[in-house]
Amino acid sequence: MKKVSCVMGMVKKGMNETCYRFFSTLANPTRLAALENLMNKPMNVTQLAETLGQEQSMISHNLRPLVRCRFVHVERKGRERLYSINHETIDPLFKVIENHAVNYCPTGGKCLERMK
Amino acid sequence: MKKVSCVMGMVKKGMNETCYRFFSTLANPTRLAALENLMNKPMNVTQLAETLGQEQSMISHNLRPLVRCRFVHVERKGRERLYSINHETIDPLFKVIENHAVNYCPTGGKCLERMK
DNA sequence: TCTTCATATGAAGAAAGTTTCATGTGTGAT
DNA sequence: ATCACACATGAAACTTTCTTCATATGAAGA
Repeated sequence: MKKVSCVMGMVKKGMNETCYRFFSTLANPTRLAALENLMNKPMNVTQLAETLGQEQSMISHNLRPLVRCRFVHVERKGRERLYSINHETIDPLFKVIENHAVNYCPTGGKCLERMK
Repeated sequence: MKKVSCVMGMVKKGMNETCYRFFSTLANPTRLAALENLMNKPMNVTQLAETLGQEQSMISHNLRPLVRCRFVHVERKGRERLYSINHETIDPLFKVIENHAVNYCPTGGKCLERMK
């Protein structure tokens, strides 16, 4: 992440780097789909890969940043690993996003295509 | 955005594309710094460029997705444009993120570097 | 109209992130 | 100890996104 100088506002120092990591972790269709599926129930890598129709190694690679940011928890069960959503963060997060979409993007994420 | 198949969970249909656009708009240090500075007060492009120590055209380019997603509002004032934060969304959004950081990333965004 | 100021835009090169493929690691079962 | 299963990891190829530079647009003033 390239540093950009700034006057500190309400956000604590160091917060921008954290935000950058968080948002870039979420800015990926595979990881969003994984999160969405984990909402239903905890799953292991193989199950997720099957559900999403993706290679196991791809799922593994993509789960890593989600775990690193603690958006999902992981628990070992014998030789598999059970991944589950961190509802404490993810639920309110998606609530904010959904609320924003309802208020500002009535056409479904299309928003303003051009500035006038 | 490449589509990834998924079983629909709590998130409405079409929500993943919206989320992807939102999060990728936020996943950029320049745009995060711009948001942070706009928290203090509305600014025009030139002021933002000066504050952030970046080229005008870069700021312009980066403001565009923020406006498109409606994270910032823009208002014409003669020949300049005044950009301001959409506090209704941004405030609760950063509150969620900050709360998560406090609970799960005590060392300041470092989180888990490796899985064990 | 001509000039200047403020900002937007297009395109090309640079950088960052993603996917794939091959392989490594660890656990449980025989 | 050996095998198979579940998963992680590394590196290269590929794709997407960013930044820069040059230029265009549009409003205000002389």
